[in-house]
Amino acid sequence: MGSDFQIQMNEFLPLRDVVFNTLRQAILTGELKPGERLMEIHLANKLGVSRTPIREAIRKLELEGLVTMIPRRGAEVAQITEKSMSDVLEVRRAVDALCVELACERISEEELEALKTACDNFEDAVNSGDVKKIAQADVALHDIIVRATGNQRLVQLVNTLSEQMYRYRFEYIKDVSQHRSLVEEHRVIYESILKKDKATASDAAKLHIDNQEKTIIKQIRLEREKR
Amino acid sequence: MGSDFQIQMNEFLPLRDVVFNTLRQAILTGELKPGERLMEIHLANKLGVSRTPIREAIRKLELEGLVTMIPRRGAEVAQITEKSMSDVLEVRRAVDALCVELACERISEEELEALKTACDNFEDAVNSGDVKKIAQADVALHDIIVRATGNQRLVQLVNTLSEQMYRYRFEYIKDVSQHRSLVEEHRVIYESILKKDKATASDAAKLHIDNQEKTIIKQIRLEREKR
DNA sequence: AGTACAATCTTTGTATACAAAAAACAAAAA
DNA sequence: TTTTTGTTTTTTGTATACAAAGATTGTACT
Repeated sequence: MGSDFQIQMNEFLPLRDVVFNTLRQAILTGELKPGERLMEIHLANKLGVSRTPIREAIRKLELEGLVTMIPRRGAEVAQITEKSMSDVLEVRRAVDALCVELACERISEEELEALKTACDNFEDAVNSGDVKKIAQADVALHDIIVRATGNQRLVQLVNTLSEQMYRYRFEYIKDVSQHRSLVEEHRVIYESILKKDKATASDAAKLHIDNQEKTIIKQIRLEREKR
Repeated sequence: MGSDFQIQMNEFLPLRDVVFNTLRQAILTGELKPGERLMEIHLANKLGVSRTPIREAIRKLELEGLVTMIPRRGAEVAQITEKSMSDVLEVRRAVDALCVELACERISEEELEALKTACDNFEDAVNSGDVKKIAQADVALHDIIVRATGNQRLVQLVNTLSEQMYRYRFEYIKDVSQHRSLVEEHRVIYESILKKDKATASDAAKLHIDNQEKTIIKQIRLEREKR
């Protein structure tokens, strides 16, 4: 056993991008833990490539905030603190509100249809109780909204911010007591986008983030206690 | 003559970071023009380093959206289109609104004092008519607000977004007819932060961006006509 | 036993080497 | 003249080499 993230060679990408994706995935899933050092030769051997693509991947992870550089010491996986997470969530609250507002203006008929389906799928997933399935349905739903804004920069920004929360995505889903309100919140968002009611949509989106924040911060405090 | 961005060796940073800063500056000031190819050996010779730090710098510029990678062809300076710019401005409108709202909640007495001074300085700069001085005073003022949010992630985001607008920062200042309203807008923002009046502050910030947007989009259309 | 110091081993930062893909160019055929 | 094809050149993608900074370990000395 032991942590065994492997490179998937099926891609036809430069190695640096393959490495970048592999390392990012490993960090997001927690396979590489915060504070863990990213040693180039070690990673190069593990992934069967030279140091060059490893380094270039690390440069990108650095800019993305997923790793921290320590001068003359190299890279390590960035620490997640309560402060850094609430900073992220604070930004996301505003950005998600913007997303639904723009969606009100610009969503197409097809996208509205897809959003309705995504809402139903989410409800089904919740009823099934399968955490993984719920998380997936949740992502799909939000993805439709973000893309409906037609703003590429916004799509990218939401992705980057989501990334930081990725490790905690199951926590707020595991809490079964919240399930009904999650379904309800999604419903409200869908309905208000349908009615082009920006104010309600925006409030619902913010509430949605607030609820996630509570769970995530609780989780971080729990993790800290353990140490 | 010819474009001569030189590396500044005074720094005590890894070469990749020096190169990164140098290239970014060159792109932002327009010394490297959109569409221009970034050839590694060429840049390496010009800056007197090897290809390695150049490549690592390019990886970061790539993630920042300042350069575009073309497979097996290398990097080129990202094109600025009307769409990409209005995408940026759309996000900035929301983000700047968030900044002033958070500033209302969290600004310290010292920062409020500094903000007042920055407002006065801006007015002085406008009266002097010196475009460079005005731009500087403008940046200083907004910097105080953003930092007053105490949100590191937000500071970084605003910087990245500002970067995209950097090339046009003079345009909306050159338009003398707007000067009085710029001073007035800053005044309103200051007053409303002082009174913790989020709604007014937020509206003023949005208006501020709207005005910039008009000028910038006009400028982009002008540039396109020329071609 | 504990501390200081030297030798060694790691690991990064930077440069260079080499192969393969793409572009540019030239020559030959239609 | 135009098109096609083969060759050369350029440029990227990846690997490796080497030096310098840091960490570690072991040993001598107090």
